[in-house]
This record gives sequence, structure tokens and C-alpha cells, in this order.
Amino acid sequence: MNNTQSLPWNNPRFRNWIALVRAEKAVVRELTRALAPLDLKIGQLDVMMNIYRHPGMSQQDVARRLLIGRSNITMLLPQLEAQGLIRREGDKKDKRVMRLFLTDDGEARLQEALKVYTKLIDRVMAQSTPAQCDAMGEQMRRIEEMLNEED
Amino acid sequence: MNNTQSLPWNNPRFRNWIALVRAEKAVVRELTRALAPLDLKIGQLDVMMNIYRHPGMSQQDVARRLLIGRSNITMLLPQLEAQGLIRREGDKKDKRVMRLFLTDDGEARLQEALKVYTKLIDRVMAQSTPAQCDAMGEQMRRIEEMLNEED
DNA sequence: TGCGTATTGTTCATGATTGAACTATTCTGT
DNA sequence: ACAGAATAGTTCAATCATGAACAATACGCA
Repeated sequence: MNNTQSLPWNNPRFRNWIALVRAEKAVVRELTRALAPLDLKIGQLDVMMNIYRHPGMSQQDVARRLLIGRSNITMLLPQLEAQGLIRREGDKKDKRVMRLFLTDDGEARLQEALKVYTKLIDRVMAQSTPAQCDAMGEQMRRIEEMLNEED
Repeated sequence: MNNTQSLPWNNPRFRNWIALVRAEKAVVRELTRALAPLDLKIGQLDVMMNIYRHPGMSQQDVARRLLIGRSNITMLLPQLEAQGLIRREGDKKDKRVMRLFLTDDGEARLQEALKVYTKLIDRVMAQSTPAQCDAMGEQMRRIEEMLNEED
């Protein structure tokens, strides 16, 4: 039994990271369930949130912001377009880019989804004091920054 | 422009949660890259870690611990078995269950993978003081507990 | 101006994940 | 002991994300 050597499970950093991954997974699962009645998947909601904040975004922009591939966007948009939630418009100056907009229906649906989303997150974050929550957020931003600046 | 009503982006809880999701995604991406030379995917590593801690676990047990479906396990194991990293053994008393064990090769490979994993997590968690890290871990455990006890 | 390079979005094949239906086995209550 | 419910694992079809290869377009610099 070589368990005597420093195993990750005895490493607080490791244990805490595992806890984070598990919590994230649990929230994603819950959010998926909560969004189902609205006929929205999390990925679609992510895209719509970005278009809402930055109308006229290109597909590339959205992909970069969401840390996903361009092809992912390409295959996601037709679903939203078919539901009449978004509109794609070719850029006048650069014929390569497609500019994305929410329709009125899309905006309405997004508002509904955001209600669900924030309700869940409020419930989740009620497990922490506001100070703890902010401290956690700061940690996470530092982590992302650290990992993104190295490549 | 109805942006005047309380939008999630102005909600600290929401913003901090988004930061968490992004950080988790970045770490997963980095870990995937770091494990590639060892011919291991994260899912496979998760399974091996559990078998290592609890030799003789059933597939069901592993699935429950990892919050994934049984069929996922069924389709994951053949890859590990083909690489000679794990061994499946039918339970003597209950012919339904398969008990899982790491081979010596599996244990060796796991040790390598854990080195990579802990190195990354140490780097990630170096962004926080030990106290912050522990506080974050506690928050996450509370969140998971809260979400799991309700169904 | 024009050639080589970069960028945008799409297509396609691949691998991962899921849930429902199914089989085999075990458990439970009478 | 037995019928019915429960459980473990598998199979299968559907969904989803990914990266490489590609076409069209734009850019940069001689």
C-alpha cells in the first residue's frame, strides 16, 4: 500500500478543486432541468446572452467569448433561427462575417430564461455570504486570466 | 432599451458564478491537454481515481460517485480494459455486479496522471491563499449538498 | 496592382454523453 | 416458495462538441 506517499486526496487544494467541479456539475444539471420547459439548452442561452449584450456580434466573437469552437456556433444557430429567436445578417463591408441579433421573441424568451437562471444562482449563492461569494469570484477570474495568458 | 431593469450582469452572484464556470472550463481544457501524452481522458482518470480509492467498486458505484450515467461507464471501461489499465471481475455472490480493479499498469499510469493533475491544480490554486481556497471548497460542498438533497 | 497570407463561416467525420428500453439477476412480502 | 418490484449492466439511437479541411473573402506589403 503506497497510500502513504502524498496522495491528492490529502491535498487540500486538490480536494477543494474536486468540490468545485462537482458543484459546477450539479448546478449545470439543475439548470438544464430548469430550462427544459423553455425549450432552451444552456449552450443556446449562452449564445443568446452574448447577442443580447452585444447586438451585431459575429459568430467568431461569440465563439471566442464562450471559449468554444466556431463550428459549434455554426451548428447551434440554425436551431435558434428555426425557433425565430435570432436573426443573422450579412455584414455589408465584410462579406465573410454574419452579424447576430435577437428577435423580439428571442428577447422575450431570454428574459424568461434569465429569470430561471438568476433564481437558481441566487439559491446556489445563498450558501455563501456576499463577501465569500465575491472572494470566490475574484479567485476564479485570476485563475482564468492565469491560464489564458500563457498561450 | 430595457437594460435598466435588474440585469444578471449587474448581479454580483451571477457574475461570480459565470466566472466560476469560465475558470472551470479553462482548467478542464488545460488538463485535457496535459493528460493527452498519457493517453488518458479526464473521464477515464476520474474512473481510475475512484477504483484506486475503492478497489472492487461496482460500475454503479462509480457512476453514482461521478454523477454520470451507468451507460457512460459501460462505454468507458472497454477502453481502459483494452489498454490493460483495469480489470473487471464478476461478483461471486451477486452475478449482476462487476467489480473493478486497477492492474499494476493501471496504478502506474494513474500515478503519472495524478502528478500531472496535482501540478496543474497547485498552479491554479496558487492564485488563492490557503484560507481562501478552503473557504471556496466549503462553499462548493454546501452547494452540492444543497442541490443533491432536494431530489 | 497583385500575390501570399489570414480570417470567417461551413462541412464532415469522430468521439463523448445521455436516457430509454432490454436482459439477467436478486430482493421482498405474503 | 413465488409473483412482482427493484437493481446491475448492456445496447442503441439521438444529441452535442470538437478539430481538420475547405471555400470565400479581406488584408498586407512589395
